[in-house]
Amino acid sequence: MLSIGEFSRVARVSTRLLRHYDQLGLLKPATVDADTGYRYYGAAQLSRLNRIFVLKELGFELEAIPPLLDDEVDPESLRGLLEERRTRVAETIDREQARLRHIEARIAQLDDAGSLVDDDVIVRSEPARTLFAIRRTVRSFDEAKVILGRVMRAVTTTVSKRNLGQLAVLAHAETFEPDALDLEIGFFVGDPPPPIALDDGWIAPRRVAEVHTMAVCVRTGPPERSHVASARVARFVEARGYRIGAPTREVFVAPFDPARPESAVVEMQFPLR
Amino acid sequence: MLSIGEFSRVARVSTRLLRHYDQLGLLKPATVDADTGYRYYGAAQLSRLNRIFVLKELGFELEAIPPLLDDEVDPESLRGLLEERRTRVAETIDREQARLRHIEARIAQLDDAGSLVDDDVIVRSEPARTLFAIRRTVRSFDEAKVILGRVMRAVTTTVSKRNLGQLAVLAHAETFEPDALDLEIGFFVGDPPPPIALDDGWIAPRRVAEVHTMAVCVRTGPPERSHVASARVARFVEARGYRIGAPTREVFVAPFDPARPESAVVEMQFPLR
DNA sequence: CTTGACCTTGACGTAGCGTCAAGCCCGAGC
DNA sequence: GCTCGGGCTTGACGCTACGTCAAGGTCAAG
Repeated sequence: MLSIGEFSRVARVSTRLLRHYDQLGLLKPATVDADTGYRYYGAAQLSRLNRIFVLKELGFELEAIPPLLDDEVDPESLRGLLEERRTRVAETIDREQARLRHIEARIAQLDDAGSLVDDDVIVRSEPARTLFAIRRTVRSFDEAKVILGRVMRAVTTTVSKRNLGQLAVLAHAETFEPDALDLEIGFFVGDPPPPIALDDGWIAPRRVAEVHTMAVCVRTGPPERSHVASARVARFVEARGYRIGAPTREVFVAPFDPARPESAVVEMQFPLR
Repeated sequence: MLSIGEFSRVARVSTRLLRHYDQLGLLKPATVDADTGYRYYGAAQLSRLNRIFVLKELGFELEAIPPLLDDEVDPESLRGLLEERRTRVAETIDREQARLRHIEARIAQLDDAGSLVDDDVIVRSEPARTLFAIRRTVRSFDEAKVILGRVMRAVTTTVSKRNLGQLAVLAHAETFEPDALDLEIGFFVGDPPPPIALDDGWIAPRRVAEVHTMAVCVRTGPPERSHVASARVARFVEARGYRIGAPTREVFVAPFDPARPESAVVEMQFPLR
């Protein structure tokens, strides 16, 4: 019999670990002195401890190990568990490799520019949603603002407040043509409302599909200043080997006040490929 | 101003996260109602939240982020931090890839043999230690046992108990020759004791170097049964593309009782290349 | 017998929030 | 103006696998 200290030395582990495994029922001492509570381990228990380490190395949680050790799992289930583990570990590797690429892109950027310039661009997924909007091709930002004002008035007086989401503008053109902007102007909504007629078209609901990888950043100020944010995203995207797709979105974070366009806060969203 | 719920919706995060970041000082609400404690966020704060996510994605801990956000870190320090992060992430990837190899080896083994046979073989490093032993070439296990008995008597009567480590036998031959075993028989010790003369040589201390990758498993029974454990390790090693080096070690886990060799518990150690 | 090393249980800390729980607050609709 | 359902507050525990004290009983070499 070995005391916990002796056993911990031959096993190259801490006594704390052995007490922890005792408590979890992973590795009970061969005998415990009833008077003093001293734990005594048999030399042969080292083998079980090694098996525990093998399973831990494979990525199993401690709680999952006792049934595996005590042969209460048939080979097929075990195979399933191992494949589950394989999948999880492969995912972890993918995530960490992406992280590594991000870090290296930032280091390169630091060497290039001396600071982290596009440091508020994140990538996330956007769920499918319902958009209640009108699609028009306009020749200027000012023209767009006029339509935007009309849409706001029409929608806010018609759609109940708790069904109403954010104001959004989708730009459908693959390339940027300042005098022919193919825009969709409206609001995200919960339930699809009935269409509303405007002078020159309909505000109608439609489903916009989920976007899996969407680069997102925040812009402050009127739409004329979009290109500043766009440039940040472009730099970000280029450094990581993506390409920007369409439609891009401008989603208004705070309710838009047409009287003070310079205080607008807009989330610019760029689908990536 | 947006309530915490509104802000959490546009930012696609939980309110719990926002309260957590408030508490940590990462992102304080623009205003807090003094009466009710309600938090209100400015739309422009979304940008700071995004920057937090960028830094988190790079692997920084939340606690490390405020100085980075508030531009209190010069570019060189930042570069150092990023390189530190790169190193850590690369290590993580290496570890996870090794884990993946282990898992796949186990799956293959399960398909081959139907169970995890060499499931108590682990790989670890062994530190440098002092060995107090005699080296002899013997023609049989029995001859080795005789020497082992003599060494045990000589050492246990000479070396103080707290300086005395485990009984160990090192086998130096690269290939296994049953009738010419080049063995080193003795004990690991703390401080090097003075040599002891035996009939046919000296028990002398020497430093054994660190072994970085050592395959280890536990055998129960007399040395004649070594080959069972050796076979387990050989299978393990082969499946992972290593090769066994020399010298291999047999380290006695419990004090060895020569009268009952079948109850011996021995840790078999195989250096890997 | 002493004394220092060893053992015990118990509790807190970790990283980043998720998830209740108990109780006050707000605003949309009547 | 009132109501009621949803929103907000603080506080606390949970998670993973132990590391690290702390206070106090035990063992064994000299």
